[in-house]
Amino acid sequence: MKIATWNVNSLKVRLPQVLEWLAANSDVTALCLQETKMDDPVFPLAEITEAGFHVAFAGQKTYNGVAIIARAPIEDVVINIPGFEDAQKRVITATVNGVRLVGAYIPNGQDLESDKYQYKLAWLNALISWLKTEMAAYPQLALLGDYNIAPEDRDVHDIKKWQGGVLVSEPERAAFEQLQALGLVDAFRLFEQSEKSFSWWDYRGFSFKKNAGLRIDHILLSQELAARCRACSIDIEPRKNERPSDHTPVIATLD
DNA sequence: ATGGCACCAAATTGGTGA
Repeated sequence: MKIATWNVNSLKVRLPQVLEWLAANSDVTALCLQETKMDDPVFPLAEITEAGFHVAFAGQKTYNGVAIIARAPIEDVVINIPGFEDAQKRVITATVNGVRLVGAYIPNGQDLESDKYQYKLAWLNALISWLKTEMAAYPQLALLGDYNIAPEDRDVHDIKKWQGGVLVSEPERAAFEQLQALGLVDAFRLFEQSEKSFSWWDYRGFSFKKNAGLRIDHILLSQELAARCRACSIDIEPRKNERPSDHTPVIATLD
């Protein structure tokens, strides 16, 4: 099976591209979406189910919002991080084909002096402690989503430009390392990849054309899933669309 | 140093993202 993640930056705008992508990638069993930016009552449930998919979602208007679209039944859905009070809809967890999928939209943080940065670090702490118990209950677990963290300098097109800022700061990278310390493995780095592989490019300044991007969308796999993982790739094709999302899908292939 | 682009809600601009 293949599992995937994609920050679509408004599902209202991107739904046709999502359905088109799923049709073109018919071997993707489950796709986690971030930044749907839609309240639940206006979520395009009918369009997605009529296209033959199962779907679970937790939305809000304007900001955030997450969903899972799957070709197999979606079971045991959990919204947000249990035990962590959060007005923002950033996590949806469910089991598909026996795999526990945690779809996450980790906060951006804005800048190091912002309250949003403190929220990001507290949020990551809550995620890490909850995942400890979730992984014990579900050994086959994947954490997929927009992490808003570039884990290493090679994940940044121009580290000098980003140095000292949000997405690359030491506390954020330390949180990423704590996720790895739980036993989670960066699926992308299990395999040889071309240099300057990124998952996000700024809309401004022809960033995509110049490949001035960041790798901030990730699939982390538990040990049991890492053992089943045969490939992991970033699909830059949708970034070439008219009105693209600024993020592109990341896909992991499991036995 | 700043804005640049896109999206959204509300409004003819500002907040947020990364």
